[in-house]
Amino acid sequence: MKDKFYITTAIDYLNAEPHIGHAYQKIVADVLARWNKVLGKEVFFLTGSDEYGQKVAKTAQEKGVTPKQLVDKLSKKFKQEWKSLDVDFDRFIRTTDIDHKKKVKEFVRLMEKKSDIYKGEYSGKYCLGCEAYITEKDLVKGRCKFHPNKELKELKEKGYFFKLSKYQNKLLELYEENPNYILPKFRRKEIINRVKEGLKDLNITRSKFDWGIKFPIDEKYVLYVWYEALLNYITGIDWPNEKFKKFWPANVQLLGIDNGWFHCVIWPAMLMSVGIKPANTILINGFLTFNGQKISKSLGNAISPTDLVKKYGSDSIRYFVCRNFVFGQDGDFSERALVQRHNDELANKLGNLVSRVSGLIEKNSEEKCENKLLKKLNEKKIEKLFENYEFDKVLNEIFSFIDVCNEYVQNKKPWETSRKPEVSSSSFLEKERKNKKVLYELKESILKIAELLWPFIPESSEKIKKQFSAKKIKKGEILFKKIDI
RNA sequence: AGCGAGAUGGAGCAGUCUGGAGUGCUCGUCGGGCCCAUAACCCGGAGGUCGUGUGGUUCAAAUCCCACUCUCGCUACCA
Repeated sequence: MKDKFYITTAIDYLNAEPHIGHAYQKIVADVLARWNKVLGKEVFFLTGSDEYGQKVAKTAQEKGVTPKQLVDKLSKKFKQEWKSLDVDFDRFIRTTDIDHKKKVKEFVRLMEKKSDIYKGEYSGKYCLGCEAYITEKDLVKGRCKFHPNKELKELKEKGYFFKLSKYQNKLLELYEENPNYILPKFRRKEIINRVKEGLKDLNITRSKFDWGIKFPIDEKYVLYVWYEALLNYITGIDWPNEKFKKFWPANVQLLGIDNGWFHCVIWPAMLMSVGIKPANTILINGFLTFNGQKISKSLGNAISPTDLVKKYGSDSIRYFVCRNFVFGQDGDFSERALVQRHNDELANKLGNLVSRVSGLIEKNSEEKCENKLLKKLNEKKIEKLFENYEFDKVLNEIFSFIDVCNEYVQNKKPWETSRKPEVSSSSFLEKERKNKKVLYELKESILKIAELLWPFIPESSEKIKKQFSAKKIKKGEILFKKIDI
């Protein structure tokens, strides 16, 4: 039986337009999904949108539409964005999907049976401006930082709680026994330290608005969005049925650090409560700035990924975000840097290699032989780097080999026998044969490069594969046109 | 305030876990080669006391320990 690989991304909250930060994560997930396909695994890739909650309701109200109208429009948009970047997911789950809602309710009942839900009271500082409870970090001089003119009210509210505190030690054991449960390592440390500071029970119901999934035990309430949204990772593969049994636990759950607490603490605790194993790895990506600025609605610099695709092409964007950033750390999506990498690496190195070799083969043809050139490629190293999510180094390794190939052309000078003399001497024939062998080595190497690059730049890789596996190899169109700065 | 990350030639980064000549990559810059190719490709050079301490450990520190400075991230019931 084939090995399976199940990968999920954070599902995006639909109160704003998609931007490159969202896209980065989806691209990385797609790269991992494709790489595992290359390895021969059966892959399931889940992404989607998080659609309930107060903020969506509020945004909809401001825009004069119903929450449903808002999320229908936005979820469609997010989905299209990912398609334009060749993100090839298997399901796009929406938390308003009927099967999700149904299964969430089943999950709540199961948790209740395990006696992990109780009725209690939540108290906190409520800001009338935000229409929400305010946390410590948003307090400035005892006032809400967004609404410093409004009073904060100490409010108490009845609700249903999940016994999160009960799982503190079990969670710490989980982290301890599985050093790769949270990656990168510095994020793991962060979470462990915070869990050690102590866990409070979690209020999983809301009563001040109704845009949510009804709490099945007491329908006066709707479920807290996070509680319900996290469950998408199992409802999306038809928990508790066949597909779930096949794909769970997820191999990789990818998310941004803003969601880290929920995914690394609350989510595994929820699963422990009902007796489901947590995922193998929670993988946390860094945040991107755009041309040196924070991406935010108020700055108005949230350029849509599709617009970037129109400007630079999907492959170049995918290549850039994987090559330019150390995975896990924050990075700057600088258009200047993107253009530079596109021109220097994709066009001048890869594109030019493909161009010169295909042209040479068209003129000189090739002859099969032992491939000494390809032996210089360290595939084991690449696999290892992939396992560690070091995408920048994977690409570095592949491009070093591209350099080796360009150097090989340079040193072997296979163009020297392109023009035949009137009378072919035996030394010429011998040389010609040597050159044909050189070209064969190069052809095979380029095919290998295309295979390795496919997870990153699927469109161009497929073009290269097609071009170089044809019976008569011809010099094709330019693969990456240079972009003027 | 707590926890965490970072400071490396002109720019941007690896390298630090596991100490071994400042090693490497991309860009820029200077010089040479090649003419198959997208004015692309290849080779060589210049340029850094690795944030500060004239701190500690060591035969040896960018790397380990200590102190300090600056920058950034996270700190759950809006998401």
